[in-house]
Amino acid sequence: MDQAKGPRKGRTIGKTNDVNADLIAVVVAVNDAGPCVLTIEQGAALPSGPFELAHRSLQSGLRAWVELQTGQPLGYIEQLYTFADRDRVGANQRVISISYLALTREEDAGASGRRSWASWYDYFPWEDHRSGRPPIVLEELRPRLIEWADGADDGATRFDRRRRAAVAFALDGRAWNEELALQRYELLYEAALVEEAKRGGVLAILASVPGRSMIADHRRILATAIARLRSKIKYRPVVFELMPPLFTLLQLQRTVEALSGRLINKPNFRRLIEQQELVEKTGATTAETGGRPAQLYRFHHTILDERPVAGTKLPIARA
Amino acid sequence: MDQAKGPRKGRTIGKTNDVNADLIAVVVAVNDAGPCVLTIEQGAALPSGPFELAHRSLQSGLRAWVELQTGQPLGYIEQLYTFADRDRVGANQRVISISYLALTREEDAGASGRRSWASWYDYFPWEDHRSGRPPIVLEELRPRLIEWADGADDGATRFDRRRRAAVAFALDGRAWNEELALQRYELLYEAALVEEAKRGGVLAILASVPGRSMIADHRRILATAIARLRSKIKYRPVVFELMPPLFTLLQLQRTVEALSGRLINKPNFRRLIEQQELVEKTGATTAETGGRPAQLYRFHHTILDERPVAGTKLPIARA
DNA sequence: ACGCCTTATAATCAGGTAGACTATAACTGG
DNA sequence: CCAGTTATAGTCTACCTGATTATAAGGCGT
Repeated sequence: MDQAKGPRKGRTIGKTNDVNADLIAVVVAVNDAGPCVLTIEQGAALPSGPFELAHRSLQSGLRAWVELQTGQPLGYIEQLYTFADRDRVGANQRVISISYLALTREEDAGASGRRSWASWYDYFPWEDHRSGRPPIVLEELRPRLIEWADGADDGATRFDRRRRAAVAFALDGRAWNEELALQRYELLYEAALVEEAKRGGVLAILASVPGRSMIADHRRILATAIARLRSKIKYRPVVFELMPPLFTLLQLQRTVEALSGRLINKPNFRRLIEQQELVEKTGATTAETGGRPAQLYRFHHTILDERPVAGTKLPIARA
Repeated sequence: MDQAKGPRKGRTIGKTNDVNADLIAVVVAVNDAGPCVLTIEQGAALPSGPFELAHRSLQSGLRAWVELQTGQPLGYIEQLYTFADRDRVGANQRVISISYLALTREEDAGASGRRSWASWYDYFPWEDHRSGRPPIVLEELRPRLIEWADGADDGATRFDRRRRAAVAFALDGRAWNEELALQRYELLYEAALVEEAKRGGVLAILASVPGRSMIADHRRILATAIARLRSKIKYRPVVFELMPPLFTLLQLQRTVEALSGRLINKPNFRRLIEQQELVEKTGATTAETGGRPAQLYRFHHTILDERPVAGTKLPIARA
């Protein structure tokens, strides 16, 4: 039966190398409360489901599962990563997970039962530096990471662990790098400081650190999505996928700040956005901002086609 | 049998959603002749094979297939893209392709029969702008792209096609963007100007354009790899994976130029490399360069760990 | 030996950009 | 009408980037 379809060059004669392919979605939106991810199971899982014969493509399969499980239609989609799950190997079958990042607006939502929006920072409380470095880093993470580093057998490993922890979490006077979200999660996993590490057979000697966990490796996938998005907003104008049709420059800035987890210098942000000609004034203003009424802008769509390189460089405050 | 393994949440009751997963490798090296890709079948295919139960991970499966088919051991690997092949759908089975980019040095090669190194630019002759814009762009591509654009039914589509062609191939005074390698191939495919388009059921009215083709969608995967690599060398120091242990700054520059397909200003390149502290002098020199003997450098490995952000920005000459 | 060619290496200069900061305008709410 | 809040414009400086020129050190042919 395996040999029935097309030129497989005979490489799999006599074997079945069937796998099951799972599609997993990280659906991101930003509201006043900050950056959110679409979840099911009361925030414990990302929308997902197997790739089926009925699906025209991977992306359409993903859209189908997300819409079925959450009622959320998806717009912008990009692939994140594909990995084979070592822990879910059957007798003659393995599972491959193909993860995607989707950007949407929360108001697109049609009401649906099982879904809920959860803040990124419920899962990664150490990632939000908008009000300066969160206390959890120095109070909780640093001592436990040092404990983990010093638990290594040889001096070289101890040194290396300390260095990696310092780079990832901006210790010892280093600068915070918001794009290292995935490295940070993986470091905490390696140090058995997140709940998921215990499930993986690691006997966690150290207690878990604050931050909500998810089933399987869903939190790891979310960390991948955050890192990718934080990197991408700097060279591609993807932020606008998260904005309503009309918005003020401060709303745009707040969205970028929510994603990157750090504050941006206001005049510089405005200058950059305006000189890049990514937006255009509509002439309308809104008085709902509290102070002087703000101009309402809209995304300049044509620019997307003309300058495929152009990005939205973010002037992020240094210290 | 499908239900036997672990919590599948009953989503696939009564169905088999098995797929076959293929691993495909774009193995890149650079020699004096330029950037090369490792091929089998006399340059008609990339190394590939199905993901099997015996493989510990996707990456190790890929390494196994490449080494078996070409004798080439792989060092640096990164995932490119995963896609479901619409054209290879069986009764109860589909094929998923997971493509990877690998960087290596050609001298790593152990001799092996079926393999051969082929220049990128045999497959994409329009991509090499090191000696200025290649004649093929204006002589072959432009007239056929215009013909294709004007063949559209409505004026809006005609305008859009012309704009896309101009952006991708730097027509009408636009600047060449080497990172658009994939868009260019896809545009030529859409215009039925590459041989592969005919196989896809498209009745090619227009004749094919110069440039060697490959089986299935292997040339498309190669284009993806080129675009990814051309983008990545600008923000991550991956070039060094392609360099011998000791090299001169000009050799490094020539390698970057080979990949990006365009020339770099020499003093600026040196300044950038040196101030980034990505390399260190060995003290040794080589006289094999023809003129004054050049310093031999080596890659400064420790920098990789310390500055995960740092890249190798390329000062690429504008006009 | 000499000059010429080739490449290596250092130094300089101008324009642009990014970051930080200051100043002024326009509205709301007490 | 004043205080608070936000919007918007402008400035100043350090650094980066692209471009160019100058000098050094080898090989090679005559």
